[in-house]
This record gives sequence, C-alpha cells and structure tokens, in this order.
Amino acid sequence: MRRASALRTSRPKAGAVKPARGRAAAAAPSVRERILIVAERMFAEHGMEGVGLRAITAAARVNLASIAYHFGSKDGLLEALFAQRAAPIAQERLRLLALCCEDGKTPTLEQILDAFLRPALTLGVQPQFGGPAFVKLRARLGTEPETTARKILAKAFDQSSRKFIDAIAQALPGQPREEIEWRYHFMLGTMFYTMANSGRIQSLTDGRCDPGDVKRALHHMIPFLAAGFRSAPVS
Amino acid sequence: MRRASALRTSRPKAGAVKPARGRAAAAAPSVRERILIVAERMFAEHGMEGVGLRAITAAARVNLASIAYHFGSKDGLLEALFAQRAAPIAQERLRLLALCCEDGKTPTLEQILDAFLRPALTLGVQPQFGGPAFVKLRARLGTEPETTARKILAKAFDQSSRKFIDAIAQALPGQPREEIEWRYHFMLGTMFYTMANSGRIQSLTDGRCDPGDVKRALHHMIPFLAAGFRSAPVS
DNA sequence: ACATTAAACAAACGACTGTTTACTTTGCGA
DNA sequence: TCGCAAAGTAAACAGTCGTTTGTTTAATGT
Repeated sequence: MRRASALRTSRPKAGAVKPARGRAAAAAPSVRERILIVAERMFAEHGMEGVGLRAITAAARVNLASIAYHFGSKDGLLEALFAQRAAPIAQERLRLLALCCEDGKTPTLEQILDAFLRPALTLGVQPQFGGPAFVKLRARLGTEPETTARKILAKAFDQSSRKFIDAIAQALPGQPREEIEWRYHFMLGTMFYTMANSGRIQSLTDGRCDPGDVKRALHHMIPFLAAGFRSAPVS
Repeated sequence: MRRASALRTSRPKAGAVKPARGRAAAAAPSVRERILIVAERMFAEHGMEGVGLRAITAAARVNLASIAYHFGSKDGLLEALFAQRAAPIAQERLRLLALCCEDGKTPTLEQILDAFLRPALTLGVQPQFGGPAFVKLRARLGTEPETTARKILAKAFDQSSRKFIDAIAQALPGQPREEIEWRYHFMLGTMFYTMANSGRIQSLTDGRCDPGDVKRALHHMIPFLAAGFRSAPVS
C-alpha cells in the first residue's frame, strides 16, 4: 500500500445521480455505477489480488483515475461495494427472522436457517451483469486471509450472526452453546462453498447438481443442516 | 502468463537429496526444499496472486532465479507442491477406507466420513514450519476460479472423491444418488471452511471454538455431517 | 457574466511482477 | 588433475501494479 491519500476534492455523495434527461427511459448508468458493477463481477471471478484497476476501468469503459476519484483507492472500492450490498442482506435476514417471530411464537429451526441462508444466496443476483457476482465475492473473501476485506466482511455481518446463533440456541434448548457454535461454523462453510460455486461438484456429478440453482440448493441444504443441528451433542 | 518455457537444463530428480554429511543430524534442507516449505506457507497465507517470487525467495534465503531453475515457473512451483502433498492425502484416504472395509464388512457412515476428512485435516501439518499450511492452501484453491490451480486440485482428488461417494451410497441404501451428491458437496464446504480457518468463528465465539484444533473439529464435524447425510431425502 | 465545483481525462510516477540471460561456483567421475 | 554438468547467482528485461498529477469539460450558484 502506498499511502492514505486524502482525496483532492470531497467525494461525491453516494446517491447523487442526475435524473435521465428527456424520456423516462432507463437512465444511463453513471461512471460510478458502472465501476461498481464490473468491479463486483471481476473481483468475484479473480479475487481482489487477481484483478488490476486497469482491467476494471477498461471493462467499464471508464478512465483509470475514476476509481481514485470516486472511491479513493482499490480498498475503498471494495468498501463501497460492501456498503451497497452487505447491509441489505443483513437487514433482510433480520426482517425474515422477525417475521417468523411474530406474535411471540418460537420459530422452527428450519425457519431460522431459511431466514439466514436465503438472503445470502439470492440477494444481489443480477443476471444481466454476469450473475450472482457478489455472492461469489463474499465466498472468496470468507476464505481469504486477514486483509481489510475480512474486516469489512466481519463488521457487516457479525452483529446479525450473533442474533442468529441466539435464535438457534433458543430453538434447540437441549444443545450446549459450544455445540451450536461449532455447527454454526459448519453451516457457514456449507453456505460459502455453495456460494462460491467452484464447479467441482458439477464435474463430479456430470452436472446433476448445480449450486448455481439457488432454489434447489436451499431446498437440499436446509433439511441437511437442520438434521445436523438437531443431532445429539457430542461427549 | 508469459510462456511455457522449457528449462535450460533437465530438472533435478525430485528425491535427489544428498545424505547429511558427518553426524546423522537433521540434514540441512536443500534450496528446493526450502522454497517448497516457505512457498507453501506464503501461498496459503496470501493466495497465489498475493505473493511475489521475490517475497518467497527472500523468506527462503534463496536466489530469485532458483525458482525458475528448480520449478520452471510459478505455476510449476504450485504443481510441485501438490505433487508432493496431494497424492499422500488421497492415498491415505483410500487406505483408511480399505481398512474399515476389510473382511467384506460394510463400514459405518461415520467410519467413511472419518476416512475422508481426517487425512485432509491432519496430513502435512508441520508445526515447525508455520502450521497447517497446505491445508489452508487447499481451502483457498477450492474457492478460487478456473485457474491451473483448480485443475491440479481436481486431478489430484476427483478419483478418490468418486470412490467415497460410492461408499457413502452403499452405507445409505435408501438415499437417491442425487441427494448423496448434494450432501457430499455440503460436506466439502464444511471441510474447506474448517481448513481455511478464517478466524471468523473464533472472533464470533470469543475463542471458544477453534477450527485449528483438528481433533475437536473432527469430533464435532463427523456426527454433524453423519446426521445430515442420514436425514430423510427431500421430495 | 463570473466564480465555483464535481467529473472526467491523458500521462506519468516509482515500485513491483514473473521470467530470462549470462556468468561463476561447486562437486564428482574419469 | 582435468572435464563437465549441475547448482547457484546478479543483473537486466518487458510489463503491470496502484496511485498521483495537472488539465479540461460541464454544470451549478451568484
């Protein structure tokens, strides 16, 4: 890393997009938006270290310096990406959890797992821009080492994670806390690996099971994990 | 990538290590070995794209050109790393599986999972050289995109993977093949994420559960996965 | 009309990338 | 003791990296 580098001018406000002039057609995406879109896809595909800013700006048909201007740095770009995507996922998780807690009811384990997994696997899927890019990106960062990336990820999701561990614990009164924590960890692994969609299982099963098919993936995943969570605690 | 580049001289044979002169003390590791050791650790820690050859050769206290000399290229170094590590893991897996199939007995699901998971999590753990580095590296490559790396990984493990899917199917006669394949995929995710040891679960549980503690991890993991595998197939 | 300012741009910065070249040292068999 | 291939090395090569600079365009506020 070179230096902290204050921007020469104040950064433009996040939502400051001019309305489309003339017809109310789809507004041409701003430079900022185009960068975010292709960066999301390329980071996901090749990893943070695997793509250069030149590749991103070329693909977005945008000047190289635009990234410094709009996001300050490469890390700033990643941070902006997460600010735009992670928060909605965490919110949707909590919303779904609250939804099945209404009227003081205790939600089933399956409901909790669904509320946790579904937003992660479905939100931000934009087929017109190369598919579930953010989902892949998150999975990548989940296994990457202690970088700024991981801190961002932790900050974005730790809070909702704790809430879900609590909810699972409530749904499984007999289980020791530590057992639930281990199993939560296993669930994260299952989720991330499905999100990463490395292609390994497709080649191993001649395409019979495809983690990119989110509906089917969730349909198989939730009962599998629920059974694991409910099994007798060890030792 | 620059070019394929035939080596100027034939590569030295893999096992051509001179016996230690004088006392039978620990032979000073050859240049080749030192490169492999630190490359394993650094690739694992920062990913293939995250480390330069200069960082590796400096840490190994070895000349920069030694990598080209001994391995031909950066990818060649990774290939040599896998040739040294992956095969023993696959072999140990099949050995353990054969062991619990002796006398025509049908092994239990737990035995099969143990035979599959234990070698991956334990083999190649060298505390004196920065801990379970290869384990982390494998986890990283498992979520990385379609690079040479993933092809190497697939070639090294696909064969034994199919054998284990078959073994699990035999142990669970009631389950449709597709269900077993999905659950095998989920198991891979659990395994890789535990191997990656991203530190997320530690911070989430104040250190109570540590995926680096392999014995405990396996102890919790196998019953969890077994329960998932045994649960009723979905629709 | 003028000043201000966000946005976009081409060009360059120094550091670092994997790889190659040309050279020197080492060790062993004849 | 010579010969010769293996082993090891310093320096350079041709790029790419993330970042910075100085300038121009386009729109706003006064």
